[in-house]
Amino acid sequence: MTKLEKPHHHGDLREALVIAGIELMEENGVDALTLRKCAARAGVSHAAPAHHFKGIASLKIAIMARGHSFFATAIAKEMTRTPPDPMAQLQAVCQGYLVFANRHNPLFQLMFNSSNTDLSTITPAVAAEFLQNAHESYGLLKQACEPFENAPGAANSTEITVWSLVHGFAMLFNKDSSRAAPTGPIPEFAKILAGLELRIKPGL
Amino acid sequence: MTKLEKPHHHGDLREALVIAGIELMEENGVDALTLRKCAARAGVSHAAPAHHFKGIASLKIAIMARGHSFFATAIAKEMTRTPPDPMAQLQAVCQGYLVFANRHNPLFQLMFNSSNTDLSTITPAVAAEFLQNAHESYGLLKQACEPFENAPGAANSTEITVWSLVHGFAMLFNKDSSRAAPTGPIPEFAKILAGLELRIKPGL
DNA sequence: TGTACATCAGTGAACGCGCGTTCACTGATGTAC
DNA sequence: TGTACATCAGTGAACGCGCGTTCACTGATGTAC
Repeated sequence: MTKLEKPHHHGDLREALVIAGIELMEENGVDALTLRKCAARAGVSHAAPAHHFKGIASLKIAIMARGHSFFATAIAKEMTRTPPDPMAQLQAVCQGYLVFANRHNPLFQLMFNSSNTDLSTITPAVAAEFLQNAHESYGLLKQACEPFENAPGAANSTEITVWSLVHGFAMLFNKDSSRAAPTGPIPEFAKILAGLELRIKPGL
Repeated sequence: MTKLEKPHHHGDLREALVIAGIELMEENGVDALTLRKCAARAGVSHAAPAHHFKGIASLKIAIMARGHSFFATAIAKEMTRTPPDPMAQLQAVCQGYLVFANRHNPLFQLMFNSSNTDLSTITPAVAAEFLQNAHESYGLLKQACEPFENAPGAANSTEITVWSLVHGFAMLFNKDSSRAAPTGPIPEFAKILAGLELRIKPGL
């Protein structure tokens, strides 16, 4: 059988559907993600996905899981090419965060749109994969916040602050977004983060 | 004509459609917003809206404009019942921001979903109303940031920082959201904001 | 004050579209013997 | 090694659904005279 002949079995349709869904979104926005389009892009009839996903919601969660995997990779990549200084590492995490949100904006929107996170109708394995991958990307941010002091009387506050700050910045000032600041130029995120004047924990 | 008889003319269908759309979303999520459902809720045939809106996109923008009006009101309300101390005022703005995002979550999501902000197919008057109202709510936040110093070499940084912070916090930790922090308790936003240690501009 | 008429703002039927899902089917694969 | 058979993973047709939009229409309103 040559490559030109189309086999009855796809090989790894599940994987192909996830990738197709991501590509579809990146080309035409979040709303372009439908079962039928994913199937078409994977070169398969639109009834085929039913053998791999319980329904469109299930495919969405699988895509979100994959997204978080990419997300963690993007963040880790910035960290590894940055010296192990705490502030530099934290800047690197945020840089990875913003680069991902910018390059994969529709996927990013999907991942953080809570209305998609309806675990009830999902295969437990798919739900577990999603939660694990989301935990992985968050873990990198948490780890980078570890060396810094929290605000008085506020456990976790550095994580919460940095996550909120970088997430809000990504949502509001993403280059691709049509929502620009209604005022003046937007300072680079590095200056914004430096403005927090985070302090290293004593003894580190 | 008694109130029980249905008049041929609605009275103010445009207004009724905007309100119907907001109510629909608040009850059933952003995806529940359709022309046909809005018309039905306003007690009118589904062809009637065409006399008031160019299309569904136009209605969406009108709803977003109305949302920003409510948003500004919610923020202003918190400000007026708070003493004129700069930090207290800034906390009040954020309080209003978070209360609105929590109480009107689907509307809030719609308002800040940039993929809806496609001004090209919209009646100029509707687009202008949206921009003006969005500017109004942003103006309150900007005003409350005015007394504080910016980070060195970063004009606007206080606005950008506070807006990103409160917006990200609203997106990530909104009570109604199923996206809870994957770690520990979430400190109150007031503590997070206080942790920024913003400084009043000298001479104020 | 009354009448003719233009305009406005509804109705209801119909259109085509893309969607998710179901179903009987069939070709390909893998396994037992 | 060969054969029978169960299981897997596709196909293609069909289903009903809700959607936005269009259209001829009609009742209500407002205005000119």
